[in-house]
Amino acid sequence: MNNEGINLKAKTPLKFSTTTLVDQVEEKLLEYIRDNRLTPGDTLPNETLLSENMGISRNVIREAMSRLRMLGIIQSRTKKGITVVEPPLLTGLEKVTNPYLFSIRTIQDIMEMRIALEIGIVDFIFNNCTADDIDDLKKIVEQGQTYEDNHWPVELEKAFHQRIYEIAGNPFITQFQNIVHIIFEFAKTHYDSLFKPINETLKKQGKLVTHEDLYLFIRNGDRAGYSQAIKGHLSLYLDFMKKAEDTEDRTDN
Amino acid sequence: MNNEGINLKAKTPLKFSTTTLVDQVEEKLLEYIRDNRLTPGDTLPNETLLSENMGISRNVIREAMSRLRMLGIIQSRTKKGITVVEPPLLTGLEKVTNPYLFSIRTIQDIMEMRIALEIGIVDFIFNNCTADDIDDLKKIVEQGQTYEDNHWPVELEKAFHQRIYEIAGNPFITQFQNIVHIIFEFAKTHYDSLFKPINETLKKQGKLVTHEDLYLFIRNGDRAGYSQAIKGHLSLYLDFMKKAEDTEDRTDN
DNA sequence: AAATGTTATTTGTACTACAAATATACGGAA
DNA sequence: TTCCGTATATTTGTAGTACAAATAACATTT
Repeated sequence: MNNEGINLKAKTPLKFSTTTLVDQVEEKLLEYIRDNRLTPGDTLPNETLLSENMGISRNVIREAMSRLRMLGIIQSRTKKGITVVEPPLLTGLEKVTNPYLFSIRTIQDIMEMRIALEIGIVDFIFNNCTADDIDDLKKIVEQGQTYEDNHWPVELEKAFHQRIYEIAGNPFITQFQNIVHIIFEFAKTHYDSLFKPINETLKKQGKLVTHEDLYLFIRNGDRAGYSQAIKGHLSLYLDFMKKAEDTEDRTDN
Repeated sequence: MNNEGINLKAKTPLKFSTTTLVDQVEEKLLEYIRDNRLTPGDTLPNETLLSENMGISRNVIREAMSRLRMLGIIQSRTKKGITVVEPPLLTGLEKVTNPYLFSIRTIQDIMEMRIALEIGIVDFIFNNCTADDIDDLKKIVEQGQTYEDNHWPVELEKAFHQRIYEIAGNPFITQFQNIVHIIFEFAKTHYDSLFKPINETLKKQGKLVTHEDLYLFIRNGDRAGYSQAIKGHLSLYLDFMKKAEDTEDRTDN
């Protein structure tokens, strides 16, 4: 794989440019990797060479490299140089996921996406589910029987759903849900006053779907029943999202 | 918001550390933002101050900052310093999404996740769908009628599904699907020999679900029908994924 | 008071220097 | 010869200095 073709900063003084030199180098590097169809194991020119070729300070090259390194696209090793590797998909998502940085609208959209995934994996769950899976779910449900209705401690609730993602068997979905889980915790603790009445209403209407209900549907192989139930189980959040739109307070301290 | 509390590199010489100093500073900064519950608009200490406080070269601080800047967590402005902003969710995903970097297994998992989302938004679609949406879909389907069966040009196929995501109304799902679309294109062009026979088989069995079929289910408000159909429509990919497991050639050049 | 000019601060880029790691080459011993 | 240890050279990681450009805050003038 040749190391030429990266040529930036010819004569243009790029003042008043909205993007910095680092941004441009980063883009060039990504472009280089894509256009040359580099695959894991291939190497990039070393920093000093790039610096000379592009006529750009090594500092700037390093900043751009540092970004790709953070995303897991490249790895650097002394004397060996820089090699391309297979990056994890969701590193960036993990780093930016911080409820305090998000608007309520964003939080709603994230919750909605999680719900879509939870509904979308129903078939995977029933196709892959084993007796061991059911056993594990049963144990979790039994642990939760001391708590009434939907008021499980967050850790137990997380364990239950996480176990279900495992059954579905898609690592990215599992990881995604784990990452955004903190958003749900945040919403519940910060908008408790909105959740409580919704929960009460659902309970009165007999629409409250407990984790045990979900478990039973899985155990009984009732795909349609589970599908309906999971929607009901998560409708709590859907209702919350509608209500949250009215109360746009950010609960700063 | 106070600017203290970031204290790194006390006396520990951190040699033989697997993580670099930049990694640690990045982590410290994210930690600082989280722990102090900074919200968009809040400011971070400027680079020189951080450099002095932490006893770390400004270069290193800048590299870490550069990473957060890339993710959209912070913005820097001359003289004003560094301010926290609401980051986009999927910047990282977008940057790492490059089919040539992914193993077949990863590609499979991504495709599966896309399919899960496509199935999971069925309810959203039917809840939100308007007459205009149906009109637009109709136009796309009409454009596609010159092509037989599933052999739409990628752009048209993309437009159709993208329009459906728009109906569902979740910006992150739309964005996610757009980002990973390139993976599907890649799979189709690189594993055409696998797709063709699957398509033929489906056609013979009369199980081939065309985009027009999908459109009609939406137009007729047939939620269950659409749900079934979209699964059939995407089963092409599910079958592909099973087959791809056997042929682990990476088609390098 | 408004407009204009000045100053000081902060980021962006460039450059140098050196420590640490390590792949490679080299050399000696079995 | 082959194997093992050592030396060398290369490359990344970190530190530090310098300066240009932008701009917020302040000062001055009209």
